[in-house]
Order: sequence, then structure tokens, then C-alpha cells
Amino acid sequence: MNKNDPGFFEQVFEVVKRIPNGRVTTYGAIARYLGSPGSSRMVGWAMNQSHFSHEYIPAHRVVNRKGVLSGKHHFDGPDMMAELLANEGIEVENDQVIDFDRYYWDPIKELGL
DNA sequence: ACGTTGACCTATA
DNA sequence: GTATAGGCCAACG
Repeated sequence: MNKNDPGFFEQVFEVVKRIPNGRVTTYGAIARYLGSPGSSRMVGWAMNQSHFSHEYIPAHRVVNRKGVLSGKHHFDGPDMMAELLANEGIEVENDQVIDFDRYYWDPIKELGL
């Protein structure tokens, strides 16, 4: 219960910060990596707090299972998320990642358990 | 301590 | 294939 107490948020931040450039992952994948496959929604909440975090959290690299930029509206601008992804070479159209399967980065598969 | 919320996911119709 | 409903768990007010 010290100040280093790693809550769900901290764990999510650690994983999100580990996402390579030009790659994207899903909330469920992160939740599953943390051992809570049903806490996919909590990951989204953690992203919400990411704006308050002093660390850089590439939340734009986190999308839903369909590859849709579900949280684009939470960014500074309406299309800020798409711009950031496009800046990393990820093709985004109609608020959806093209070839999402190609850019998909699974923490469990990459980082392992 | 309780009720609501939330950037989701899966299942069923 | 699209639409709707339910579940899920942790943080917030």
C-alpha cells in the first residue's frame, strides 16, 4: 500500500508505453495481458487518466477490437487521433484503421506472459 | 458504502 | 451482416 502501489491504471500505462511506434493494440488485449479479460473497459478509463499522467501515453495507438478510433473524441481535436496514427504511417480512414490486423500488436504475443 | 459510469467485448436475434 | 442486450470490473461522486 505504498505510493508505488501499482493499480490497474499504472499497469495499463506500462503496457501502452511499451507499444512500438507504428503499431496498435486493443483494450481487450491489454486487459487480458493484465489478467483481467473482462476489464477491457477499465483500460479505456485508464486512458482517460492518461491525459493527467505526466508520462507520455500513446493512447492513440490503442483502439477497439474493430480497429475503430473509439476514443478519438477524447483527444485534443476530433481527428487528432487519426492524425497521430497517420503520422506513424498507419493508414486511417473513416475513423477506422486500415489493415488493422497488420498493425495489430499483442502484448501477450510480443511481450509474452 | 452505494450507485453510476465508462475510449469494451461477446453473444443472441 | 446489422441491431440489440447483457456482462464485466474498477474508479468516481
